[in-house]
Amino acid sequence: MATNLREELKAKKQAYVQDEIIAAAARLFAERGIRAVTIDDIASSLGYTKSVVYYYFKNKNQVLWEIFNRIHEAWLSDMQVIVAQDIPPDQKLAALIRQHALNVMDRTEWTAIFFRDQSELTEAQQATVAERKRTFDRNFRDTYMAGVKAGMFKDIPAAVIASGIVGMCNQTHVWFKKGKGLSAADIADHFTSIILDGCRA
Amino acid sequence: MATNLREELKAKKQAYVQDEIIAAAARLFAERGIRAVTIDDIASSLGYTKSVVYYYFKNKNQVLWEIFNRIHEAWLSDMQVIVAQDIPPDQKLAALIRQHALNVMDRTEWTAIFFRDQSELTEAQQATVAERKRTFDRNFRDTYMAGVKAGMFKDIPAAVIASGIVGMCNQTHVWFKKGKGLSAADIADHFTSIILDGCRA
DNA sequence: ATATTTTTCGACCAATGCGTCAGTTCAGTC
DNA sequence: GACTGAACTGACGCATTGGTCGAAAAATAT
Repeated sequence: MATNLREELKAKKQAYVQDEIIAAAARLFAERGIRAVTIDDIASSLGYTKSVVYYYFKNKNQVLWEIFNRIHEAWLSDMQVIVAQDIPPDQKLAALIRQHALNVMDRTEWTAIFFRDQSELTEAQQATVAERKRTFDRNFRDTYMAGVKAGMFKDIPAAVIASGIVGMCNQTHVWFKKGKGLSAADIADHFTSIILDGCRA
Repeated sequence: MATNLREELKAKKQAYVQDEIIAAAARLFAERGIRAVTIDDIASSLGYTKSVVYYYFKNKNQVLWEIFNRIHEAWLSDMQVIVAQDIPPDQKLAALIRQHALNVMDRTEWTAIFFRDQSELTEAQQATVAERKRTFDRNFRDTYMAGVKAGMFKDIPAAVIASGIVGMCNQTHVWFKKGKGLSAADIADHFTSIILDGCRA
């Protein structure tokens, strides 16, 4: 069908422009916070006018929400792969730390937005975020608790460990600069080693 | 002098109302971010009108800046006390971690504002913040490096350690709730023990 | 009681920025 | 070469909000 093909092409093109807009928005949001960024700012940083953004997105909130969805998708899917592996708890925890640290440092803007602009989401959206966050934390906690049971880790409340580790990784978004100082991989390795040695029974 | 006394009384009263306004503002800023809070919001949360806030502060920025100054003053002065002590590096590092974790958890709003609204400050103010931050980090780094020299700690880049530790503590502002779960003191102790064990050579 | 100083009020202005809409341009199609 | 639908424009309405200002009210002094 010719119409079908056209539809497809249209969708692809639209997806491309949407990606472009989201990337530009993320850059600006991360730097200044969503409230300080106008739709005009986003548009003109791409050489467009405001109306173009409104052609591709319903409103500002939808742009932000799309960013959140992409963050979660990336983080959680990476995590699932590791959780599904059949390896001992200490190796699993190490992999989780490393992966999360790398994820944050790979896209520091996302993390900045995640923490800074969460309160700009609707109630319903915030509830979804909270739910996903719980899933995320639970995987860390469960892995740690498995390690405690196996006698590998100190018997410390898993919630504290999980929050501490995740917090350490998340805050890298504030100070890590690509190409400056240590590489993301090195930092991730150091973090992993400190935490694991610190947790061993 | 009668006039002198009156001045003094006036100053005290004004300082009191200023504190009140700053506390209210901090609560709201932390929750929603400065841009999402109007001067009216701050005033009416205290039963005042907007003009009262403008009577005590020049503008919105001055309210924010005052909050930043109080954060810094509290954090840095606590830190100075510890740094000045003549104790071995591992004990000093432990004290630094514990103190900072406690400070953050004691006033989670402040930390939220510190990270969220820094970009709302003027260039000059941001430069001042950056300078204070450097001082803060340097104390962590120096303490760690002293520990490495003394053969107590692993020879890992001190910048990574410092950033990791501070990050871990700072992020508590996101999840720690007074009176819920573990106490701030317990969490601080756990953090200290994990990091110190993780760092020992 | 009156004068003076401090504090508070409420109306107002100007700027900003979200979101809308009627139209224009342009590529592909019949 | 007329038609169609997608992509884009520019101007506008409208609500919000930072900040100002003159006056009222409250407190204090004389």
